[in-house]
Amino acid sequence: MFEFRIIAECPVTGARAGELNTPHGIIKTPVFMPVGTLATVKAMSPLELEEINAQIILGNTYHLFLRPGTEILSEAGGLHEFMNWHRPILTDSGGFQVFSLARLQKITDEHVLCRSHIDGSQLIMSPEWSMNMQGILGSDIAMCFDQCCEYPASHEKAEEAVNRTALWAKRSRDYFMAHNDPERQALFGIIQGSVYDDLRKRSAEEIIALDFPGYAIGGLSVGESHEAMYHSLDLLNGIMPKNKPRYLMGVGYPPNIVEGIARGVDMFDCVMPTRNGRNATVFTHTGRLNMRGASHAHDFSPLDSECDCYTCRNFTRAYLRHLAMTGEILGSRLFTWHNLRLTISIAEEARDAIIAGRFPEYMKHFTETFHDGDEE
RNA sequence: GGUGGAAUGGCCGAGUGGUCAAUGGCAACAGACUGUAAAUCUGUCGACGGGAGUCUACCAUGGUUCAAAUCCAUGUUCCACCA
Repeated sequence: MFEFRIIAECPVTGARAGELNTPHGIIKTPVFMPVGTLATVKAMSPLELEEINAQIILGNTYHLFLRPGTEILSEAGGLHEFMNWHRPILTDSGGFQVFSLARLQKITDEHVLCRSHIDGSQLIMSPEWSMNMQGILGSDIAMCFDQCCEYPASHEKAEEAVNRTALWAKRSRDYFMAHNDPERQALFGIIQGSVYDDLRKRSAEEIIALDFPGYAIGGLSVGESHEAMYHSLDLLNGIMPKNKPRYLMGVGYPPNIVEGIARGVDMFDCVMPTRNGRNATVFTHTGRLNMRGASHAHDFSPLDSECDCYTCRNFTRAYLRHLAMTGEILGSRLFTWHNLRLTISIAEEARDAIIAGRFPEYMKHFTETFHDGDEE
């Protein structure tokens, strides 16, 4: 279980196409993974997710711990059964909430003392807590409990996060090996280090030394420039083991995905397609569009003529803008549907190009046609 | 026909002598969103000007006052109740 096979590699960039085995099926990489924090990819049913070829989705340990909680999830027989999604699931450890809910907590090496963002009640997050919860969730891929550091952060702060992440990675692994089932669940390590080369390198070495079946790059896409992100990816591309899957956490802006793939990344996840979709911003092959814009009022063309999604096959921009302006639920659904399909299809296109030996051409074409900022 | 009440910026609606180009909300326009405290948040929103500022504005006309969206008179329209 969990063997990762590289099928093709781009000789120019180092981009890879692979297959990752999991108990719920094979994942073809590069892959984009929709985020389903609370046991639902917001606005999408499992049927629809299958329709857009979502191979694997995310769930979140912290949020699911609060609601519905361990009791109901274990009664349900795990997250797959609970939400009726039978393809692979990756669960985030709650480490990101150490970053995003930082105001509500006190962090020590021992644990994170946290106040629930829902009712203010106290809870303790730790590597052991996270592994236990992820065991109950029964995800195919579990993540180490890490500390994601804010940006910008001083070298000192970033180093603290690197040290703690290494300490917690070891504790995550030890607890996981003793209590979880490595045949049914893989535990991935997470590399931190902010934008500091020495810290990235050290973090990578420390995490890789613990020998995980896959490695994630955390602490990026938190506000740093694209150049800084790409620089860190270049550095890590030379350090991370080639025979293990690599997961760039939190990245979903289309150009970032393509650039990430070119730097040897296999897996991506991001709330951007779903959140921006609900907020009426869509991505196309040529850029980004705010669908509330008056310029679409009389436009009876599809969102993206190259897209094969349900939204693009059936609805005009004029109608979609109308849904956005009236705040109709269908608008949120159709925009999410499109954004997810588009993001997933970019990973698919890149994979096809790698296998066909024309990834550099694909990337060149993508970069030339996708305009940063708004479309055209 | 009588009595009482009301008329404010695209809409709703505060304001009842100067600090009012006028609170709020909606609509509109624009922007943000990267391991989800987000179907959320931010900005603009009378005209002209880069700005200081100038002009036109709170139903209409006239008046009181240094000063009126605010007070008075008349008119117009609308609402409620009574006949």
